[in-house]
Amino acid sequence: MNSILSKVSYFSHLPQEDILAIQKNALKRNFQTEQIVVMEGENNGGLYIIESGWLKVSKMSMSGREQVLNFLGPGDVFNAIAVFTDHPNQASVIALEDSTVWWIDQNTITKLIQTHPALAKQVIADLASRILHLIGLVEDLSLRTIESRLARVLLQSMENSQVTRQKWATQNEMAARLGTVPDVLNRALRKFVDEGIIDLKRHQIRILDIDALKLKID
Amino acid sequence: MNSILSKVSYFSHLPQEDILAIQKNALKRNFQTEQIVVMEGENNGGLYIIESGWLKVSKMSMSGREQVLNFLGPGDVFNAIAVFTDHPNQASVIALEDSTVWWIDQNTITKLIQTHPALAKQVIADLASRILHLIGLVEDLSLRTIESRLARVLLQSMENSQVTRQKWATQNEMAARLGTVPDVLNRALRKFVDEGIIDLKRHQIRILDIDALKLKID
DNA sequence: TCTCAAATCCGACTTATGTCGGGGATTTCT
DNA sequence: AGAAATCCCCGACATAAGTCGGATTTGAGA
Repeated sequence: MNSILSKVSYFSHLPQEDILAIQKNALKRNFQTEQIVVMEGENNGGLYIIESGWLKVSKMSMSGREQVLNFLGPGDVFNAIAVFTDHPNQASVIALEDSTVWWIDQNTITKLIQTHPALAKQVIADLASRILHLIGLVEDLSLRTIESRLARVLLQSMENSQVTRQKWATQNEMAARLGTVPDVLNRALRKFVDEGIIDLKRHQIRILDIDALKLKID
Repeated sequence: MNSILSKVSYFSHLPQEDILAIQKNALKRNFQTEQIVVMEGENNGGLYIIESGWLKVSKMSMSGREQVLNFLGPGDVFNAIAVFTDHPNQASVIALEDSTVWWIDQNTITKLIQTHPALAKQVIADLASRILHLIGLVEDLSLRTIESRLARVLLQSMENSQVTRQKWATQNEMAARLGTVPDVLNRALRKFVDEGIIDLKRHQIRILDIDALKLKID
């Protein structure tokens, strides 16, 4: 069997024998929609690799507000922080739809890194890009209005003037990603519609006026 | 000369000969207060190590608002993102006081990492802890009130009920760190004073009621 | 020691964002 | 097909945070 493991960028540079070795220690698990894969505050070492499905990384406030740090899809790797530091998980990972995930023992990973510089390089690149993403999030939350954040997300996820939404990408989830509440996001979407910037359908958003949208970013 | 390089955690596990090799390629530079060391959007590869002084990593909005991502002191390393990704700098680094900084060529660094697993491990740990910090920042900005953020910072930077402020740690800088404006921070500080939680002096804050402060976190 | 610029403080006001109650529309499940 | 659960929409209101003008204090430099 030619595993998913050989396809994800994390392991793409490893020799075949190592991949097979990993595979022995790897565990395959299935998660249903809404199921919690990793719980904030707990300390489950080991690295997770997504074979199929979508998950979210998020934090909850005492008052029940949610902030999504990241959406994860096939090929993505998570729980790296717990593996490479002593700290417990700083966020929860929750399945947005039925997903299958591989789990690799912490020891296996750390040993491999010691002996395979290419893998180490890969890990470093992955962490760096995660930092990039988080800095963008901080910038959004601190320095931009909701409208501006929304405009950014729309422009980023657009493919020739269309933003097709995944089944799970409800306004609830989108709001949590932008750092606000559903009502406010809805208001912003509606405003864009009124201004003739977008056309809003249930599972699709068409961008009618890209330039106007770009201006919203500031 | 026994360089600063051998003392910073980044290089502490390298053999003496490598450290000497680095040192040959390293450049020492001085920066004055307010001087820009790294400019957001530019692309200057290479790793910086602080020998003395304090710097801030921050982003500016179009409207002139500032968000500090991090304060850096002696022994700290920065510009790692520019080194390990193709992206230009995502934030500026500015000297808060006269500082001296070492600069190491990008090639030198990347080669060393390939050949020294211990260094790679160090880099990974450093990036991971940076992620930890950024997640905390996101949590603050998205899910906490200003009072709550202030309480957190006070409790963190406290040493037996005293928070001694660096010369550069004005309310302006603190506000930029908390993701707000000076006026609002001042209001929050004043409120804590009125409530008898802290005692506010020019260069020192004494915490009078730790428990009350902890309650402010939520 | 005196002066000046920076830092802090303060009250009044504005605004973005959050909250709430509830009504309709769409999807999912039976 | 019908019922139930989401999801979406909307206006009225509440509030945290930001803005502004300006007074006061402090520390650094002449």
